[in-house]
Amino acid sequence: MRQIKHPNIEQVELTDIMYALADPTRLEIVSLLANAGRRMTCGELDLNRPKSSMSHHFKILRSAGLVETVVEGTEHMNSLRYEEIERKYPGVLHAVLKATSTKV
Amino acid sequence: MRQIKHPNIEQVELTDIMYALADPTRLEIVSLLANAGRRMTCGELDLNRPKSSMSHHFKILRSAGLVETVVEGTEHMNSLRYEEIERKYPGVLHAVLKATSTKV
DNA sequence: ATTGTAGTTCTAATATAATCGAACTATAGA
DNA sequence: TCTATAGTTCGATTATATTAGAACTACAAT
Repeated sequence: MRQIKHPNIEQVELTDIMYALADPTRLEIVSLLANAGRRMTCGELDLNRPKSSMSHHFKILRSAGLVETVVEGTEHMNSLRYEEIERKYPGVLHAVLKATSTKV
Repeated sequence: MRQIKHPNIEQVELTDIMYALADPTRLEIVSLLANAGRRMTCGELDLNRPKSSMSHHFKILRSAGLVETVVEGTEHMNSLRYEEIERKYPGVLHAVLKATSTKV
């Protein structure tokens, strides 16, 4: 069962997080994961885009250290690395998520 | 005395802020402005880059709503729109600035 | 073995961004 | 009026991102 490599939290740069969150699609993925409060498959998070596009965005979210993906059978379970990010960059993700849910 | 147009705070999008802060040069400018706690000219903020490059980054910071520039004589005085941004997106800029000053 | 499913990787097209020299604009001062 | 200064805009180059179809991989179930 091949697992996907993720950066460890020490390697996560703030600019990478900013970059990952600068895209509306990715911000929505992060927001959905946070609101769900549970692991979700890529399929569940369908945003009406081709699989390859979604996969691209997940790759960036993973490499930014925001999302962790665990392979289980044919499914890829995704979760936010919220606690880790909050420990390293306190308040950043929290404030961004609050700002996205308070969408005008 | 021509002044530069800025977006008003209602028009400022979170993704624009994220995008502007995703570039290390721009993040440094924002951080320097915050730490200075006063208005600074582009020249003062010299980061060893050509004027045209700096101007480009300032343009993006302005259009993201992060920086306000007031023309005074030949100088352009820049300041962070910290309070406005904090009011619209509480904690975001605060947390990002804290994270940049706590650079490991 | 074959089929289905979930998601990735490959590939190529298109779009957007960064960089910076050179020319330009606006103001100040001699 | 001439010169200096501060910063912008233009234009071209190069780099990086987005998008999405098609082929592929890994696993599960029949």
